[in-house]
Amino acid sequence: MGTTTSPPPPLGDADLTARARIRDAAIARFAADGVASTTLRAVAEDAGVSAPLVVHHFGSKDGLRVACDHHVASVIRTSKSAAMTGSLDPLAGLRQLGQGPPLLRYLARTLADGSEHVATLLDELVDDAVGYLQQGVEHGVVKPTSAPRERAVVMLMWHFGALVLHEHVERLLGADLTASDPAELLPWALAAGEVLTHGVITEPLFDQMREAAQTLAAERDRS
Amino acid sequence: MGTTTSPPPPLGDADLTARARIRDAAIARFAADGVASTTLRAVAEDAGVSAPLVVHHFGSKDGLRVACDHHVASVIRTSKSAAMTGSLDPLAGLRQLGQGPPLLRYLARTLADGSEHVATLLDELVDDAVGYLQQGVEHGVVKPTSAPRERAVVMLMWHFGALVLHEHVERLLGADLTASDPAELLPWALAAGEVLTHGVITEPLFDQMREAAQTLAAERDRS
DNA sequence: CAAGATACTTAATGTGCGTTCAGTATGTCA
DNA sequence: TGACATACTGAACGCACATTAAGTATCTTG
Repeated sequence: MGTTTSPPPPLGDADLTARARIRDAAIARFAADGVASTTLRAVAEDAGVSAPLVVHHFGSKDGLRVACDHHVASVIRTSKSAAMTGSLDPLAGLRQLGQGPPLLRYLARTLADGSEHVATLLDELVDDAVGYLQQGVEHGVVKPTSAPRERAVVMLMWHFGALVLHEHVERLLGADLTASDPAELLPWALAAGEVLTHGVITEPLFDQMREAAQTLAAERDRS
Repeated sequence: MGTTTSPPPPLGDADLTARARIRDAAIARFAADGVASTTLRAVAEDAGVSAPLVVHHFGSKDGLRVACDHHVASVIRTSKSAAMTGSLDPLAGLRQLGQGPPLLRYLARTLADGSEHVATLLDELVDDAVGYLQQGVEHGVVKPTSAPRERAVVMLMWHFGALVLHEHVERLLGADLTASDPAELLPWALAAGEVLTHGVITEPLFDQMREAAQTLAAERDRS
């Protein structure tokens, strides 16, 4: 065999083909710099291919972006169903997939920039979170609530919102929310855990809030 | 008077000059589309001027961006000190400035994209939040904590993080976090308020978390 | 081995961008 | 009035970008 060029892996095979390398490189770049600031050339270079090959495989830059959305969503969908204990962290299962491209960072970035596919993925994650929290209630580790869905939304938004701002969390607290190593997010987990266990505000203030809300709603009905 | 062209406002005056119009238009565009996806031409058109005038006033696109950072930071710094009651919401005072350009949206977007000036502004806001929470503790509306700064960071990250994801909050909960009208964020405030009052997880789970943390720290020390 | 598809390259194309140029009106000040 | 600065414009420039064109290997299939 004239082995001047390295033989590519068997074609029908799962991954590591150039197409997959491009996709992974794009996910990393999109996650780090945002979609708009990422050039096709940079992605191509990271993947060790030429720029036109990217469009050959994905049609266009937007096609590449959609493919990334689909891939991230698919990986998360499959990995979340596995090994999901009754833990507090709805992302616990997702942190496992720290190897390879930074999926969580990509998800956070895309969530902030707005994407149809990732939005529906988020909707699914909300549904899942409702289920996990319900399980937690049954196991006695999560407190019951009168508005399970609203609570799930709030907690998921807090989680992902903090993930979007992970750079600031790292600067302010020295905890890396995107790390797969749980030790890296310890300072954050302890502080957040305390709030989520004991709360921050007292009953009277909350009552006051609800009263104000009712006044607001009453005013609204009169108009 | 030959009024073929509208007479410009007196020059030494405070605002509404073309420079200010450009700045406000840029803030709105940057907030909505992100900096990278915003063209100088679009900003100029919104402000009713030509594109070269933008660079005449601000030197470059990056200069414009820096000017926006400074302006937003300055407005927030001055408005936050006024009318800041012992309220729960550290952004309560900031919501007032809903008129004019969407400062909160800009802040959230820039926080996610990363900017030096806005990062230092955030650091200041953390310091402020520590103070406000301490005031709240003294007034009996906020529960005391052993780690005030960490708690303040967590709460501010949650707040701003959710603000970054306001689009999803609106879709999932029907509440607009960027609105100045408090009625618009009622569904969110009630759900978040309940969590912040009663917590979500039970003591045993939190104890379990802390134990795991200590184990982790012990392992770390041994290496 | 012919023949077609697939993976990939370099070179070229066209467009949209930030920015610069050259010029015009409208001050301001001696 | 003349001289100079400031605010502003339309036209043009140059560059970086996504995308296309054209061509070359390599694999697949009869």
